[in-house]
Amino acid sequence: MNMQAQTRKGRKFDQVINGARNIFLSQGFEGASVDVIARQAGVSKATLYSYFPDKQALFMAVLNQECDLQRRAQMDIEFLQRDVRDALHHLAYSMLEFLMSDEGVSIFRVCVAEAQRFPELGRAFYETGPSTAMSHVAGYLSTPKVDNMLDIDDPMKAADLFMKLCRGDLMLRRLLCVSSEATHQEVSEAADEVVATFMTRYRKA
Amino acid sequence: MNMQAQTRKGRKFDQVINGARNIFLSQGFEGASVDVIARQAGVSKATLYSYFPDKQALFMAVLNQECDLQRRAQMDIEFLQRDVRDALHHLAYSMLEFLMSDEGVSIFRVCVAEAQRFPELGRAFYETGPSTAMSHVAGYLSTPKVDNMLDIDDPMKAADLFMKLCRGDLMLRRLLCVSSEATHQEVSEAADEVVATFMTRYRKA
DNA sequence: CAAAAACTGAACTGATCGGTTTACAATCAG
DNA sequence: CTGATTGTAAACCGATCAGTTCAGTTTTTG
Repeated sequence: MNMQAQTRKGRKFDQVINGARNIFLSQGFEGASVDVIARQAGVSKATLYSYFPDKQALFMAVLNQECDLQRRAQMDIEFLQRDVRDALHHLAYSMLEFLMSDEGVSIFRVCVAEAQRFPELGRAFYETGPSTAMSHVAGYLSTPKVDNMLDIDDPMKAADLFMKLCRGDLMLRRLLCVSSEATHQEVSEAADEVVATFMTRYRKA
Repeated sequence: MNMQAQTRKGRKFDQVINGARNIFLSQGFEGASVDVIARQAGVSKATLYSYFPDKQALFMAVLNQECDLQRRAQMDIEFLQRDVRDALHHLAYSMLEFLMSDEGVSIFRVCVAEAQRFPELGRAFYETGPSTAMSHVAGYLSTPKVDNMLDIDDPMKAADLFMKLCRGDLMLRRLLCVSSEATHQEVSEAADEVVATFMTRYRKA
């Protein structure tokens, strides 16, 4: 019957979502006005309201999409065939790169800020983001290849440690706007530190 | 000349600050209306505006006070005379207790949310909170008593690790409203984990 | 007690908010 | 071409916003 599945209703749908994304992620929910969103989207307010019943629905749509996007941005398995140290470094690096990016910081900021007002949002973000990432890491840490190299009794706990090591002072300063985007070198050095600490903790006795 | 130093200008000053604190910390800046703040403070709007020129000034006053309060809530030195393991546990426990408390979570949430709109705020929070805490920890880690027990080359880096270990999955879930306040036992167990991991990482060779 | 200072409640301003309506133009499908 | 769909711009709605004003009450002060 319907072969499209692309254009939900009209041609301007993506414009609306993208405009809303820009404004919501930089201004938060209360700080973003629908008029500004419509202008940013290059769309009339009436069109916007033909897609979404109200501001809340638009907000949730934007952030659901963003959460899904985050889920898709998980690690590529190919890299995990490498040497364990290399694989862990790659893992830490890509994780740090996302956490420190403008987009990563913005999503996190908004989700934390609005978690009280939108309880489903906090949960959705946690599950599509940190939680699944942790599961993936735990999965890798259960691999025989890793088991030959390290002495990991509880993979989930180990994965939690790995994630903790990634969320350091660097990220805190970024969240609080104390420093701006980090250089490749800083990120790489931070990833080095993560791997060093992690492998020291779980080295074979 | 003036012997009070208590009443800055009028008797209702503290009421205003406390009311504003409640509303701002739970609703954020944009989400809080001045009328609601005045009602919560049990004060007329005119009185409120006799203390502060505008909403922004009130917001900054509240959060500056909160940052100072945070600074004062640092560790008591007495405990650090104990056994190293005990001292570290106490450190981790009190840090976790604050990070996981309703107040700690609220302050952090608001500061992260509004760091873009109020750049000074993010910096002030970072410096009175995480930064000074990290310095204190680093100071303790430079102690001869610790040096006898552990092999710490870079105290700041070690302190950063210690803090990272405290900000784990538990805190993330709290920030995102995935779980509510943690029990004493959970916090204590988390502190155990922090100390174990830290001491493993920096044990004498 | 009396004058000054602090506070109140409520009305008010002008702007902006989220959301709707209307009258009309562009686009698209058959 | 035709008629339906999709979009537009702007006016409009009632509510709420931050902030002011004012006439009158309470509290402090001396």
